[in-house]
Amino acid sequence: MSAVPVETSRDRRRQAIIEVARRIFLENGYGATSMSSIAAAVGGSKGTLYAYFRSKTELFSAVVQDISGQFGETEFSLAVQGSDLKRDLIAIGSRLMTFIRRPEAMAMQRLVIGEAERFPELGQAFYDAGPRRKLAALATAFETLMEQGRLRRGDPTLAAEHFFALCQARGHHRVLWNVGPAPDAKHLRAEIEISVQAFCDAYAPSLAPLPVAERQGCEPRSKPHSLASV
Amino acid sequence: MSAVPVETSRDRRRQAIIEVARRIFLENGYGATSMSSIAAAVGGSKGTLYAYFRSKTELFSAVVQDISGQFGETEFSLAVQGSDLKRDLIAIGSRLMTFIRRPEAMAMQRLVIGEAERFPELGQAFYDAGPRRKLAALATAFETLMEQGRLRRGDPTLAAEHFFALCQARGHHRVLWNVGPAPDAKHLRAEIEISVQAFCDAYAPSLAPLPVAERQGCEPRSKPHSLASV
DNA sequence: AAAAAACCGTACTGTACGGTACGAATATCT
DNA sequence: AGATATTCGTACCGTACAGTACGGTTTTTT
Repeated sequence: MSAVPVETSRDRRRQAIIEVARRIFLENGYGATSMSSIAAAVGGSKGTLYAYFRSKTELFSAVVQDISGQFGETEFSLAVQGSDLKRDLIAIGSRLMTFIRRPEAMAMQRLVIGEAERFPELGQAFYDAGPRRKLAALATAFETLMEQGRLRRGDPTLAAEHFFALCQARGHHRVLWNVGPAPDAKHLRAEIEISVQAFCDAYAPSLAPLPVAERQGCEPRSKPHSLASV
Repeated sequence: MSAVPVETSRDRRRQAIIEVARRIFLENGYGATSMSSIAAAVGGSKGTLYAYFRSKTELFSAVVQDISGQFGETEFSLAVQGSDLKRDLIAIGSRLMTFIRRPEAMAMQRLVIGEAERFPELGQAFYDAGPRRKLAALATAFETLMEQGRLRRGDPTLAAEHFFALCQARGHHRVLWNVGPAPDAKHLRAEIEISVQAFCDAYAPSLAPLPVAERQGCEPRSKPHSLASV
């Protein structure tokens, strides 16, 4: 644990390379991106590039890690504060969708999904840093609501997944498959309002508790994401 | 409209090539698949390959079209026949999930999503042939149920999308991102049972009708998928 | 059987890639 | 200023790729 996070010039340069590389990887995909083009865009030489990253896969890995970190660190409230549950959920859903539907975020998802079979660690790292964290935060909020009797009892994590799924139901696959334009703010809002209504009805506290299914392994709960090598 | 679908030997060979190419594309992705390897796997020469397909992109397009066709043509009942709605929905959900979670189907989704930005027509064609059709069939069934007062009134297509989303909620993203193993049959079943329960509660006929949001353009209803060129 | 078409194997072209080598230029540190 | 580390530009290596060319061979048609 170093006390002061020294920001050497090397670190800055490394970060600059990552940011340029990110743009190009996101635009062109992994296979269609050449190290030469990255070096040219970064304004340096290829030799320098290889002084910072030993290979193309290592640079790619660094880029995905970097974005994953941003995904995880981008905080927005997932807490339910007010007395109007529906209203709060609409706000949460809007923030979530606005966040993950940004063009850059979509490009990232396409990139990681497309390479998930060849770079399994990256899919894992991205999921851990992004979706898993958000789901966990949401689940915590839902757990409290369940205990307060404001939400139907059941598996809080599954409730979070259901909430997320309902919010994405209409638009996400279209966007993922690049079918038609992304919904504008107005449609997104209407979409979420109906989804939240459906969610609130499905999880009305007056209903009998939902069964809690045993969860299949693969939850490294307290392991953020090491990803030492790729 | 030719009266008889003559199956020439050329057609058969073309189909054989497509089937081999499909396997290799699905295994390796678009960029990492070479025409030479396809020719070798097909047992022919590269010249022959180019006698059937003018370019790599054209072959890729043919492959995606072919699979899309299979996705669309693979029929399984999405109708609700019995008096036990929940039971029928569980059966439908199971069939749907089993179908789209096959390793080949998952590889296909990853492939199309990964290339969706560079081959927009393919994303569209796949969506039209696969998900859109299933959703439309399900929506038809739901519309009837709504009219019969067995399901809450609202937009039937949105209801189908919600149903689909709830069924996928837990496992799909994990599978798409290649995080952990795919759920086995037992877990899948339990997952779907809870999802269907939530859906039935969200769409209980006793609830007030859901608002019907105006749908954003991009529904070429009566246009199957031409995809003349890529 | 003769003619036509399709196919095969192989070699080739041009290009692009990941990665390396190296001397010159530049910046950084003491 | 002098020593040191870093960066630059460029050329290069080996490889692999999409796509073409072509002569010999098999299959199909007439």
